[in-house]
Amino acid sequence: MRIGELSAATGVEVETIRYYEREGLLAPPARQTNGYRAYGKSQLERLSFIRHCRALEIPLADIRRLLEFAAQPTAECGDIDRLIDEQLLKVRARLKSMRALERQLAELRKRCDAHHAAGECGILHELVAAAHGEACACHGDVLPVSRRKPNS
Amino acid sequence: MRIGELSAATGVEVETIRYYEREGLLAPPARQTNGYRAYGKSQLERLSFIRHCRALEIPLADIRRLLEFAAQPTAECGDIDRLIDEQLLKVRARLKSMRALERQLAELRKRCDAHHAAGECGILHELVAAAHGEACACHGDVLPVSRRKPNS
DNA sequence: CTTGACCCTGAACCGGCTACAAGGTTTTAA
DNA sequence: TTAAAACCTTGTAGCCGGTTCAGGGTCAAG
Repeated sequence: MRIGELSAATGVEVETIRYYEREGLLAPPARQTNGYRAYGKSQLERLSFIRHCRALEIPLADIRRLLEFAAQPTAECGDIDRLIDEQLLKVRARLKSMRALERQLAELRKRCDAHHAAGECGILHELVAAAHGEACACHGDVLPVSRRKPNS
Repeated sequence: MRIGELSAATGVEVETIRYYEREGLLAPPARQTNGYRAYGKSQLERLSFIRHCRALEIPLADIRRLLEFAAQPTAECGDIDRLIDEQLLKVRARLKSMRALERQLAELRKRCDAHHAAGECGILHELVAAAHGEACACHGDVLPVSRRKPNS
């Protein structure tokens, strides 16, 4: 199996496969006499595993750890458990902020519908106004204390 | 106003402010005799505007366009409208895939709870199994046609 | 007079690829 | 038969939106 076929079989781009090899996620494969990379079934499975993890947005560093675990099945399960848990927490936090984001943008979009006839754009108006206010719904109040007086 | 004060007032890190200047989002400010950057109110507003847009995850390139629009209020509103629309679509698409992701991870997490007593980890089991199957729920069937036969 | 907070420039680094340059090999179509 | 197209190789640089680091200068307080 050449790299292009492996790519077609897994849905991972050729350049990405070579990148994974450079990063040590895939072992350097055997070579054909012409220098082409030659892959077997086990490499395909390993790459599918990686692809699957990436679809879950697990970082490469964590995938490396999962692969190490998979290699030695005697080890404990707790670490894997925790890794997935953390990933889930990360995704949930991100989901929450994305939902707030969507509300904000939808709100902004409405402004333009409402204001459309006017020469001034409602959206721009709103963004500038938000920049003026001390605090706003989308990023809270921002008033940290500077530890030193101005020297003007 | 020095850079640190501007940073405190806007919640944007000092390094990021300098980065925005390099990228041309902020004009090079006046300097004090000692070479320190000296900012005024208008720069603060501009930076607040940028910060607000970034909170909406609008890319810097688009913010640049918004700033150009804001500078000449005679221009048409349609482009801004479209820009925000596209941003909203992007966010909604991302939101959708994040929700699928969350389901996947939660499912995976359950496997470990169920399997915990066994020496083999349910999560790893599942990930490996998914790598074996032709298709899976999380990234669909991946069977593009290679345009060339294997030469093995 | 030294400590520590603040400021400066320029460059390298982060993740996770992606693209390009400049070549070699193999298949396919005219 | 030969030329184009598709595939492979290596190495390097670029993408985004910053962050960090090295190696200094400035300024006020204790």
